[in-house]
Amino acid sequence: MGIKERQERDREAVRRAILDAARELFVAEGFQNVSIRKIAERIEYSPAAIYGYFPSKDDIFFALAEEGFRLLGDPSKGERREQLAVLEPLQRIRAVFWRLYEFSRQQPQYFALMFLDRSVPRISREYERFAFAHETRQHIVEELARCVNAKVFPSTVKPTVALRVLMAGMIGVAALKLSDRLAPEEDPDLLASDVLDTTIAGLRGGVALQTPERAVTCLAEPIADQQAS
Amino acid sequence: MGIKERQERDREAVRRAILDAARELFVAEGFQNVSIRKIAERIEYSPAAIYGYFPSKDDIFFALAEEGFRLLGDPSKGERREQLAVLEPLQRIRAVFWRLYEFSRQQPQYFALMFLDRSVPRISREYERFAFAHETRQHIVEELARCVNAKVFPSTVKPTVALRVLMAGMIGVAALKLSDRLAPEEDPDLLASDVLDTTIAGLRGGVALQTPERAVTCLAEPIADQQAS
DNA sequence: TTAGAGTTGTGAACACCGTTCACAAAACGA
DNA sequence: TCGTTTTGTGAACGGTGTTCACAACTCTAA
Repeated sequence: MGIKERQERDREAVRRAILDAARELFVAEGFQNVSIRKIAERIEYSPAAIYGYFPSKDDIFFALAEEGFRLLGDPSKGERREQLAVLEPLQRIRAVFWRLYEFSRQQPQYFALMFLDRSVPRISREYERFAFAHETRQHIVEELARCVNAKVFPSTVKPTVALRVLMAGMIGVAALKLSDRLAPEEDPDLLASDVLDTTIAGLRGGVALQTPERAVTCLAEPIADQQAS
Repeated sequence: MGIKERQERDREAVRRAILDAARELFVAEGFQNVSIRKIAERIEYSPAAIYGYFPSKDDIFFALAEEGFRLLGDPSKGERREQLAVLEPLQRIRAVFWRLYEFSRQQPQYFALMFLDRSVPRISREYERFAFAHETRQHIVEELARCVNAKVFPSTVKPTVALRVLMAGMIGVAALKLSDRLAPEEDPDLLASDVLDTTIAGLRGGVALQTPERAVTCLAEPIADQQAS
């Protein structure tokens, strides 16, 4: 009896239609400007019908965020892996984070949903549920560990912290660009490139990351003594 | 005839009452959750009355953003200037940007409104109108130029670009924190401190910033050769 | 003092929004 | 064919930003 199966297939099809419609509106207009009613109109259902498939609007965008992490994580996986494989460890790091920035330009709505937006509480509340993101994250951490092993980064650099430091830079540039806080003459690509190179150079320079006794106050003790020549 | 004056004073008083009510609700609940009707209720006016003082809700928050820049720019100006004056140039830079991060913790709603939020279009559209921000910005750029002159930063570091690079880092950390994208065990203070130190070390290391022929592609040429030892 | 002009506040409405719920209709199992 | 289950709907609820005709009050000038 394939009836149950067909029913389930139908259900899944409608679910996907909702997500497709949501995504199209979403990449074109952004989360804020997508309403349940617009999605419903696009798929020719009543607004109430959508609540038979998703418990709330947030959950639709939670699903889209998951899609976003997948999009960011495996862009034609195979060939990219090959491209990366031929590079030096340091250049691989650069390529990985440069891609993060490129993603913010090519898929700004996805990027904002995944890393910036605060209006979809479910995404922050259940952030650890993005299995795919964790996988990608782990992969990058290993890449960074490889840099430490190859003595490209000093041993004081903790891979997990380096990940965050690099992410902060790229997310910062993306935030400046996406919220239109850059002047017309400021090129976000150049800025991203500078942030990336500066941060990588800083990591190589051997700042000790998150040693417990670090002071973080405004008037902290002198820094970067290791570079004082 | 003080009548016109008194009228204008009255008008200004109502205007300020609106802003005060808006600010209180805003710092407590965030921009998204403040409605014209709530503001109106708080000042015991009808919702429509507010439109006699502000052309739209956006404009109210535009005014609050201006307030935010003032808040960030002159926090008990005098004593702070003195505190700063006794520090080395480099530590002054650190203090300035550390304060930017501290501001994001103490006034998260203001910070988001000023640097992250994309739902108040007027703020991005007329960003250059924030005279106060420009002033502060100019002040920091000069501070950075002083670092270059004192040879704390190499001469390849353009102050205006260094400003953006440092800002990107701090805004990135703030974005990660404010949008709850950090795991519970990740300390945002430590991260901010690391980003700051790493970026400063990177700047000192002498990455050339925005030389026109810089390649910014994913598979760019080797970087940081100047540090290869 | 009184008539007109100008300013200021209001109530009701418009067109949206996310969400809920009683109900109808269709599809299924017996 | 009858009862059950699934699926979709229309209408409504309480909310949003915003507009507008109208009332009420204040000031100016005769």
